[in-house]
Order: sequence, then C-alpha cells, then structure tokens
Amino acid sequence: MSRATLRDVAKLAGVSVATASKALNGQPQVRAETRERVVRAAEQLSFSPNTLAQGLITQRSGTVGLLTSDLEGRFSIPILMGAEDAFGSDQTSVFLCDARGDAIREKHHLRALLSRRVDGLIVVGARPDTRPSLGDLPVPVVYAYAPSDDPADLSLITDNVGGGRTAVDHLIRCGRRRIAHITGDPGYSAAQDRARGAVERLTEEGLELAGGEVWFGMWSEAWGRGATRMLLDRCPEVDAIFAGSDEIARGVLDVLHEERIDVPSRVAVIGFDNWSVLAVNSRPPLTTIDHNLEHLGRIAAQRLSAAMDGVTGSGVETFPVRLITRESTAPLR
Amino acid sequence: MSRATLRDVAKLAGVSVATASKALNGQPQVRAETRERVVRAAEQLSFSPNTLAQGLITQRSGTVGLLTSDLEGRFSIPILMGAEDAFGSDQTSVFLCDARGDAIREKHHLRALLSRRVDGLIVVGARPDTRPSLGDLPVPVVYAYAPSDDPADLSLITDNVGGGRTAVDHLIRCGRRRIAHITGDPGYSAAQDRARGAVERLTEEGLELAGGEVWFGMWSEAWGRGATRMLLDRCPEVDAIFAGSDEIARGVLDVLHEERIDVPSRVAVIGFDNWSVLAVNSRPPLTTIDHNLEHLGRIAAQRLSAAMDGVTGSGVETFPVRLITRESTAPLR
DNA sequence: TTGTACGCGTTATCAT
DNA sequence: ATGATAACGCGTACAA
Repeated sequence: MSRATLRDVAKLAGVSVATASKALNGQPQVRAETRERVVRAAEQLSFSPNTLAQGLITQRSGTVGLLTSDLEGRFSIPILMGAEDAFGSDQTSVFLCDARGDAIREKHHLRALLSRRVDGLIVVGARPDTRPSLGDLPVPVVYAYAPSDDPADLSLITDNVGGGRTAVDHLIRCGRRRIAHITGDPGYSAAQDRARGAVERLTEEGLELAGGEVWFGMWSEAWGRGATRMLLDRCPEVDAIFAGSDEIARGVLDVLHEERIDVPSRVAVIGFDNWSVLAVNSRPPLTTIDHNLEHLGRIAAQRLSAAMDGVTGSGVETFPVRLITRESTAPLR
Repeated sequence: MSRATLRDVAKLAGVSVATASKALNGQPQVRAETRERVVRAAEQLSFSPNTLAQGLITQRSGTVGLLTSDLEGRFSIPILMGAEDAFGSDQTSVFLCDARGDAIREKHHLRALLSRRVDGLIVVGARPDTRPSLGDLPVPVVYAYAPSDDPADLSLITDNVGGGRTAVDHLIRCGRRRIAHITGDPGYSAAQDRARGAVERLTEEGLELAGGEVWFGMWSEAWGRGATRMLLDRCPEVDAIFAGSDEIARGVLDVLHEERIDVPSRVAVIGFDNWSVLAVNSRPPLTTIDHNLEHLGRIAAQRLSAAMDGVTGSGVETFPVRLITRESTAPLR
C-alpha cells in the first residue's frame, strides 16, 4: 500500500484534479459515468484524502484534544468514549494527552495541540475539584469532571451532592434509619459534597447520621475497614453504611463479613463511583452510584461542536448521577 | 488569542515570510538582530506554527495512532504513557481510538487514522492472544500486548511463561514446596503460558503442583474464592498459591482470611498484573507480577521511529515481566 | 459538464 | 543576509 494522491486518481481516471475532487465529494455537477470512473480509480489506488491538506483549506482539522491529568484513565476513558461516540469516529479524532498532574507538561501538551490546530479541547481533571483555567484560547474549551475556576469557562461536572442524596434516599427507601457515612479525604470537594447531600436528605427525614458525624479519612480500603470497626464499636445498631467510594465500601464489606454481620439483611452498604472491578466482584456485589461519565463525554462533545459553530456557553453545568442497584442493599423486609 | 500566521509575524517584523521561517527555525543564515526581531514578533502575536502545513511539506504529520480494543484502558494507558514518553510530547501526538472489540469500528478508525496521515500505528489488544493482522499498510505498525497472526508483522509482547516461572521461583525461594496454581479461563493463552512457566520451574525443582493440577476457571474473585475452598479441601497442606491474576488473588486472600489461615506465614500468595487498586489495598498487600507495560510502550515508540526511518522489524519480541514484592509472600522463616 | 487557477501556511531552493 | 517563488494535496470560484 502506498499513498495515492488526488492527482494520481485524476490521471488514472483521465480527468482533472478538480473533477476528481468534485466526483469524490458528491458534488452534483458531474456526470454519473465520470463519477463512477473516478470512484473506481480511487478504490483501485486505495486513495485516502489527505486530511491535513483538507484542513489547511477548510480551517478545520477534524481533531480535538483531550487533556487529562488522570493517570489511570479511570475517568478520562469513559469520557473519551462518550466524546468519540458523539463526534462520530470518522468525523473527528481525539488526541489524548496526559499531563500527569504536572503544570509544565500541561503547557507543553497545550502548545502541541494548538499547533496541531485542534478544533476544540476537553479538559478532564483527576479529581472533581476546581482547577485553574487555561485562560483565553483560540479554540473552544470544555472542562469536564473538574470545573474551571473561571466562571467564563464552560464546565461540566457530575452531581456529587445529588449523589449523596440519592444514596441516602435509596437506603431510606430500604427502610434503614440508622445510616452512617464513611468517606475519604475531607480536602476533596467530592467528599464534602457527597456528605452534604447525604445529610440534607437525612435531615428532610428527621434523621441524623449514625455515629453522630461523617467519618472522613482516606480513599482506601484500609480506611474503610478501620472506620467500620470504630463505627461498630460506637454505634452497633447501625443498619446502613454509605461509603464515599467503592474502595472504601470494599473495606466496609470486609469488616462486616469478618464480624459475621450479614449484608444486606442486617446492614446495607452502598458505594460510590461504580468502579466495576471493585463493585461487581465484591461480596455481595455492591450497590453504588455511577457518574455517567460517558454521557458527560457526549455532552462535552456536543457543547464543543456548538462552540465551534459559534454557540458558546459558560458557567458550571451539573449532571445527574445514577443509582446502580446490586445486592449489597435490599429492603429491610 | 487569535491565530497568527507566519505572514503576520513577517509583516510585523518587517521581513519576508522566508526570512521569518528561517529565523524561527534556527537556520544559521540570518542576522542575529533580525532573528530577534522576528522572535519578538512571534511572541507578541503568540504565533504557533501550523503543524498541518508543515506536515504537508515534510510528509510527516508528527502523529501516531494508538488503536486499542481494551475498553477500560487498563493495558492501553500504560502503553500510551510509555509511548508518549519515548516520542517526546512536543514531537509526536497520539490519537487514541477504541475499537471496542468491533472489527467494523476498527476499520473505520483505521481509515480515519490513515487519512490523518499518522506516521505510524500501535495496535493494542484487549488480551494477550494472537489477533488478526491489519495487513499491508502505508505506515509502519507495531502490535503491542497482543501479537499479530502474521509473522511478517512486528509484535511486542510480555513474557507470560517467564512470569509464571518468576512467580513460582519467588515462592520456592521463600521456602515453599507445596505450591498450587489457580488461574482464569483456559481459553486465554495468557492462562496457558503462565501455567506452563509455573510447571516448568516446579519440575526443575523436582516438585509437582499442589492439588495435582492447574485450577483453570474464570478471571474473577468469585472463582478465586471457590477454587481456594476446593483446594483447601483437597490439599490442606498447601503452603503457597500462585494466582493467575490479581482479581483471582483477591478471592484467594479472602477465603484464607476467612479460614483464619495466615498470609504469608502459613500460605504465601502471589498475583499477576499488578493492578494497583487491587494489589495495594488487599490484606496483606499483594506480591504480584508487573507487565512493564510502560516499557513496552517506550519500545513500541522506538521501533516505530526506527521503522519510519526505514529500519523495519518483524516477528514476535518478548519482554520480561517484573516481580513486585509486597507482604503476601515472605520466607518460611 | 469539465478544466484552469488560486489559495490554505509552511519550508526549501534559488536568486539577489 | 534576505527575498521571491515553487512546491506540498486539496477545494472551489470561475472560465470554458
């Protein structure tokens, strides 16, 4: 396989490049017989138009950049897939760049992407806290998962407060009244927001947190285990635990199992993130909250498309999360 | 920020585009004073050269495609990072495309990438089994993780046989003699290869598998649990378990814990994959085998660069995996 | 219906 | 040391 150019195709078909171009691009002003000849020639040479050259003319590269700092790709990948989906893979291709949390590397990547003339940029943070704006750029930008600190930018985030509400609401509907909340690093807005949502919903019901307060700690199984032990000690009558992440939930389940406390009949457990390797394999499989990141990616792509057509937006848009019911929660019979 | 062109820079600096180009590209044949004027003009306009136009001339786009079918990005992402690393992020950008295991989608992506004039292609499979070759393409291709079925292609894979050997060797060095192997779907070459390596090493030592055979099953925690129960039943004197994946290892650890069998003092456990969310958080943290995928990605990038310079290779190259020691294994005292 | 000619932004060759 | 000019591959207004 070599690289045929439009000239080669035109020559083989016995027409001019202009005609060849029109024929292949479905312009009406070309005779059917001619078009077919051109198309055949193109196939024969397995011609593939040079998108770079097209981009030079149309001023559109048909590419977007996905700039992330999310090492493991745990959040970026679903967002990428959603975006790919919405753009249509033949229309737009995605440059994935990982800045690895390094501001300098981010600048580098940004320069490279701009010089590649990406039509737009999706910026994905590693954690759902506010991140510094990239500032004024020659292309539209959408911040996803982690919002920009500049309200003039457009940010798309998932609803952590709503997620906390949903989780607790589900537990209440399961008939639970003594609900505890074990979560991660209080320095994360996600931890604060989820906790706030949980408490709000509890308060509406006239309930208070079992254990008296939110158990902040770390985003790890070990903390989930430790906190659960303390919780059981202080408040053995707890009948539901809302874990701030699936990792924490795994630790919670571990200790409950160890203590021969049945899940969900005696204590219901709900996680957060729907990280399937953790949630599906746990004992029992974990009810959890899904961020709907693919959807977020699709919306990001749509907003980007709109912005490229001049319809720009700004501010922070919040998108609902989704309850995934598995076996770690059930009605109290 | 707008989009300044070289013409704008030249005009502002009061020189021709040709001179401006030379000045910015560090060509020697330009007066220092002139160069500085041009550079300042470029900065002032925040000029960024249009890589598309450069590519038109140089016949190099400075991009490569990473074509994967690995949904979760668990393997692709480390490989991507290694490749990014080796290429240098300012030299080469990477298009990440996920075919999601769909041959048609793969064709689509391939067309798109070729028309974007990628300089090369890295193809990453979802599992380390042989996959169909993409055939003859106008750009060099390196298959990583999953080898191509065409020996004329260049494939880079990790050494699963060696990994099995390494795992068992480590257990032997820990003084274990009754070593069992619980692994996943026997339809995966990875499962077969790891098992083969394990048995080889055992045989060298005059040992046989505890339990009499390899326990094939599924790549899940649940299978790890079930198999461990059966194993303990049939062969209670086992003193080490080599799990074919970290997921399986988690199941193994779970049951051992449940049975009050101490790890590692009575039974040592080793996993495979070094999937950190599983391996680091387990109780105790899991000794496991790392695929060195970032290294594989770097090599892939190097091979691709070489091939772009005309130095092509072919056949399957196997790269060593690495033992990661944590607390689930220890000498038998 | 088809072909000619120009331009997209850049680099390289050749004059000057 | 600098500048005019011709490519690179393609789309499109315009002429034929």
